[in-house]
Amino acid sequence: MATDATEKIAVKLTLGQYLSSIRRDRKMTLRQVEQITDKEVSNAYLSQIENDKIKQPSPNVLYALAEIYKIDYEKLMEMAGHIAPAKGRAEGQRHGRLATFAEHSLTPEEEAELIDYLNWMRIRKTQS
Amino acid sequence: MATDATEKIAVKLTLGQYLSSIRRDRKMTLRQVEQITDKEVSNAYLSQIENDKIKQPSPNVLYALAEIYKIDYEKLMEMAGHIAPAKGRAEGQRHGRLATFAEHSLTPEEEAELIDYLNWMRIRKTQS
DNA sequence: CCATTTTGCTAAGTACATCAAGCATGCAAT
DNA sequence: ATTGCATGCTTGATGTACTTAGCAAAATGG
Repeated sequence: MATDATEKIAVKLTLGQYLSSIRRDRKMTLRQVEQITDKEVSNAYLSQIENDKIKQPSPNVLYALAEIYKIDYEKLMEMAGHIAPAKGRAEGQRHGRLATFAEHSLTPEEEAELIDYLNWMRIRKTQS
Repeated sequence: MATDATEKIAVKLTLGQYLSSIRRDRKMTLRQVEQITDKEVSNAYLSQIENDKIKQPSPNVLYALAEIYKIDYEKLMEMAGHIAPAKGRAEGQRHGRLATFAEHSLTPEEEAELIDYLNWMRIRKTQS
């Protein structure tokens, strides 16, 4: 088990709840955060975020918060709904054949033609 | 040397210029992108992005574009000013366009179909 | 040549993140 | 009590991401 870092709470918190609990844990005030981030996150704004009045705080803001709280930026991005799958793509691994193909034995013309064909394939799909 | 993928152009492009050049390189139209992304990026909006009318497209949009163009999401995030420091990136290797294509997101069906097409292309050639 | 479609683009509107200012409560110290 | 300040919060204004509808020029084709 153990979903992720900072678990212990099983039910999923909203971004605001999470940020709020963390700030209290760090024993900081809204205005302290404002100061430390050099106004990048105003106290008023942070309040709204913590009360879930804001749905998607910008990456910049999230980054600032992640830095001063020392928590994972990517996780915040995910919680905020900014997908940001980051590099996690390393797992799937499914395709190899064409990749190695393309890497080694394709003439430029062949590559161009294949790319065109790929585009056409995808358009065709969304049109049916 | 060689700053990154798709180099050859040394002067730094704006996000819009970069996205525009890449789209033309992939030989897609604004509306094709709109279709492929299933309206997640409308043609009108993409036009504004490419002409730098929009300063900071959202991560979601950037992600969608990175996926269909097969370019680095983190790089777009950086260009858009969404810091996204991406820290210890163990990345590096760069090869042909199709290779990066294939590496990233091809469904198994797409891959199979592409390989078929490749074979057909080559057969056709040796028969002329 | 004219008609249709395609392409890139723009104009106007909506939604929402963000800021500046201020309000209300609590808590100290005088 | 009352002054002072720190805290969390709300409100009103503003900028800007994003949408929908549409246009003019180019391409396509009959």
